[in-house]
Amino acid sequence: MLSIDELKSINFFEHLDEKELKLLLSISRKRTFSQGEILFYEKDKAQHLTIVLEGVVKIYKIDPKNNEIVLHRFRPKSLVAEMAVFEGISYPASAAFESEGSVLEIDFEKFKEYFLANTDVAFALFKSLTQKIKYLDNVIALNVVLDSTARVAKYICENDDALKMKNNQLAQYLHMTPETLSRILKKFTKLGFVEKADSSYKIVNKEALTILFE
Amino acid sequence: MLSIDELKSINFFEHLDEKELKLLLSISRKRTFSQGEILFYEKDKAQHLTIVLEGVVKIYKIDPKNNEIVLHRFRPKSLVAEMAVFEGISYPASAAFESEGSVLEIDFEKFKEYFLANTDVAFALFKSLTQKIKYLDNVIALNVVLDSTARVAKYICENDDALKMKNNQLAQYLHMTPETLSRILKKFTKLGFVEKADSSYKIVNKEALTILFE
DNA sequence: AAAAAGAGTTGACTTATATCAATAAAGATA
DNA sequence: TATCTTTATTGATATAAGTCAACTCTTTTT
Repeated sequence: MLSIDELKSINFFEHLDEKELKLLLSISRKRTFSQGEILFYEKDKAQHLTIVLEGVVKIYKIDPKNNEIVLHRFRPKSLVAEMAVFEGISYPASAAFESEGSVLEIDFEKFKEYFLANTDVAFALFKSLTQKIKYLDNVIALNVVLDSTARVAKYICENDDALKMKNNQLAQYLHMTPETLSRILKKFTKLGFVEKADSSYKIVNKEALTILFE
Repeated sequence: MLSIDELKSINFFEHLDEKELKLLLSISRKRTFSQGEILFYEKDKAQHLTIVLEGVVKIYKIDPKNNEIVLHRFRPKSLVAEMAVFEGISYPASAAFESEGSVLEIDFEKFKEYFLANTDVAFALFKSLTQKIKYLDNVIALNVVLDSTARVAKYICENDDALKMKNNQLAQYLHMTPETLSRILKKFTKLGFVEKADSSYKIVNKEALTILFE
């Protein structure tokens, strides 16, 4: 089911030798999920180091109005919620598969004992942690610091695929209603910052948009 | 100016021996700041590993309306913005001293070379990084997910000193105006969740408050 | 091509929070 | 204690974004 080659393809473990990979294999297991299935719930106790192998995992919270707020989307092969495992606390948000997929679950206590002293592994974990901080900083910059207009401007400038998404979905990514997004894009069109070409928008004045969020 | 004992008192380095501490000393320097002085600006290139030795450092962003949004307050002896240094990027926010204080600046390239392979140091850094993630998660939970009322409820339940602060300052911590905070506390008083005793509030029904944010 | 379904847009209205201005209370200073 | 200064509260109003409902445009299905 889970092969050594599969482990090796995970960048955290690329420098491990055969013996180490075998040891790792013995403390790991693979779990598959279908679309929509829950990987873990907020408040569950974090037990395993979890790495997405296939599919997309979303991390989300539910606000008091029952809106789902997606904080992060993880693609293969990233570590999910390692903070909770390291800190020995419960998950601060829930996680669900947005597509079919699978994860690798590693027994954390044993991992710590056998692998954390390995410089390469430690380095890869540093990288993963710092990137997560970078990502969270960005979430804060986007959602706490900016208003809706600036949020749209920033997101469409920094994410090429943003305007290719369904309006609906983009609105959800940006934590606003489709109506609000539609109105903002209309405003940008009037200002000549974007243009509507065959049913999807294109940026025509990136400089102007940039001014809105900087 | 900067002594070995001072280095040793920093938990990241408590396991280092004399020789290592001397080496560390040679790649470090101490800088002192007066109240209000800037440690770094958003967009500055991150060059040194920075540890607060004395005083309080606030990390903040400026929103489009020129409000200062404080994301974090660091007390001795914590690492500041290590993410930017590790990632080799510019600081995602600005930092200023809220009191008099000092920091230790460590040449990161040399630190990486000499110390990062040290298991104890690496472990302490893990700890620092995961705690930062925990903190940022909390900022998001507080500011993105919750509305003002829930935010006040959560903050006063989880921070004993919250109601001892000046209303003004608490409002700033919670990213809302003093007026809004005042109105929310008045509402809580009416509901019997808090009580005003000689010019400061006290929680009388923590369970009720908890329900508001969970 | 017509019909149906889904997605996007628009207008009217509501709500949460900010803003501004006036007052009240608390704390500091003389 | 009286006066000054700062901080907190209150009311009125403004603003940004959400909600709801109608409508229009796409896309898909038949």
